[in-house]
Amino acid sequence: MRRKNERLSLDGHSARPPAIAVTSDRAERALSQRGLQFTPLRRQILDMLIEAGRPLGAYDLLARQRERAGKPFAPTQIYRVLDVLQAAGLIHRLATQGTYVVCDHEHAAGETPVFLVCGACGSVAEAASTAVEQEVEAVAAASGFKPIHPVVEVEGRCAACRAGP
Amino acid sequence: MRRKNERLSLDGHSARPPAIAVTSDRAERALSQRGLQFTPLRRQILDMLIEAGRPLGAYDLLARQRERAGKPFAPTQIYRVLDVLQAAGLIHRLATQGTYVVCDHEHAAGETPVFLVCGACGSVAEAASTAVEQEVEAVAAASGFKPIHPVVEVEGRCAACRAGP
DNA sequence: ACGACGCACGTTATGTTATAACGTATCCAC
DNA sequence: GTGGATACGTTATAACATAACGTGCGTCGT
Repeated sequence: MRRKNERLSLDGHSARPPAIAVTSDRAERALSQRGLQFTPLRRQILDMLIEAGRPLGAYDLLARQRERAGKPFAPTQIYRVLDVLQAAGLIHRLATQGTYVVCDHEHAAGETPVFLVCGACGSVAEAASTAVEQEVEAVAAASGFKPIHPVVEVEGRCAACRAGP
Repeated sequence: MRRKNERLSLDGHSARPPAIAVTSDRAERALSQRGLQFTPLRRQILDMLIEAGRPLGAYDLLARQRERAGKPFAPTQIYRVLDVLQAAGLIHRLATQGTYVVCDHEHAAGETPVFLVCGACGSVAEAASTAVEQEVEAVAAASGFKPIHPVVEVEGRCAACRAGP
């Protein structure tokens, strides 16, 4: 069990300009590959997450969508969209926070997403690591467990918050 | 960044006999070290988690405690106890499920707990890995992030569920 | 003695996150 | 034209979590 390489692609989801790595094209492709459509509603929710540039809660999205559309929406509708986007690999759910964030990686197989959550400023950076994947696999193998969906979220302090108060 | 060793201690939290590695003594010590007490209520909640042998939700514990005591309890009370037990390292919260489970390890520093959650039967096994800790540290270091509390939870299939249907 | 403090617990109310269950419309294959 | 899959709408409820304030009790310093 040696690591072969270590790809680290970091992108902040802090107050920075929304680096829209999730393009409409990518979403379109990710969905149609599964026989699903990139409908207006799905586009709107995804856009909100992209524009926010940080994780949002389902009810936050719900409120924004209500404003935006000027008509009522039910939580169910939002959750359905989130489920679809997540299944298509376009967004991730942050389990420790109950929020959702765009995925700006094309995750290769064999890479586990690692979320670095700053407890001070709330920013979230996403990385992808083959080494973490491999070590988790090793731990699981030791008990005959087959990993399907690893979740790695790290609470801590981001570089910016460690520098200044 | 080489791994030094790999300690894997696995224990199932499935339907098996409750291997009570969290003794009253350990709880007593863990709490009094922090100037806290192992009160009857705290003992009862911890016992429930030990006896269950699997993760329970706060409201599940609440219902059990109401039955057990024959009097009303408020969610607040349960959450307070859970907070204390968690701070003392006696239980863990599973973020992906919103449940709580006894910790049967004495976690050494430098070890990250890894939870193996079977999506079929719901059992949860806990392991501790220095290698995972180190790789997470490496990923964080690459962006100047200081890890404080890593969360690693893996959804998958346990050995038993992979064998039989 | 007594006041200040910290811990533990009680109570009421509310906030937040998520799902169940059922109905309607559309498209497309057969 | 019926059956299946996808998408969306609606109502209701479940599950998880915290805020805010009050009570009792022991301990410590003066």
